[in-house]
Amino acid sequence: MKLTRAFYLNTDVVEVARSLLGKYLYTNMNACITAGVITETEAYNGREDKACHAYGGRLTERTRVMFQQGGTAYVYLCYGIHSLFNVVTNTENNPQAVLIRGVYPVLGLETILKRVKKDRLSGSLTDGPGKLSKALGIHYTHSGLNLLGDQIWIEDKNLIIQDDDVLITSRIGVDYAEEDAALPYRFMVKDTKVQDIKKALL
DNA sequence: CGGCCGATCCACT
DNA sequence: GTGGATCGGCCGA
Repeated sequence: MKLTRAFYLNTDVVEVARSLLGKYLYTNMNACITAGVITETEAYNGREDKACHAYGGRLTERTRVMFQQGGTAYVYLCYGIHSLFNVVTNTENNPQAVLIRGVYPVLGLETILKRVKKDRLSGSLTDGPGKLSKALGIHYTHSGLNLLGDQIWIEDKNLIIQDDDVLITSRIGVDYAEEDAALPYRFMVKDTKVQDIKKALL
């Protein structure tokens, strides 16, 4: 079932980042449906977090969507090339978001392969934030989309990820964030568990 | 308005 | 394991 507004309105973005592991991220672009199991996330804790684009309440044309209520897509361009997909959380005016850093592809493989210009499935098609956006057809022009709509959404398919199968580390590429760079806000499904998921899908 | 740089990825060596 | 690609956002002037 599709995640509800209540899920996204959670005021603890770190908790949301953890619970998004194992959820299914779907996109429907021009009647091509693709999906992947979320395997890696990072929490960005709003005004208080020096690594967050909305640190100190910074409100610009780009960060504006992070101030909307939870359940909105925040997608922005990184390094001039990559669209990075985030899930906005918390209530309006509390600019928190979860960056989706990795998924395991489960639906629409033909479409995914075409998008990434590969001819066969390898384990590394969707294991980075820029790559998964490309594979699922997410573009920075999709920023502001409602995740309760029918273009990008997330479903709970009762796939449980135990704490034993989760690796928690500091976030990637946020060295500039001083003391906040060390916060344990990155959540990864261990590779052994990803292999289990893969087997279960065969 | 100009310049710097980033929540990255890939082709090379 | 390393450097180049590539461009919008942001900040300072």
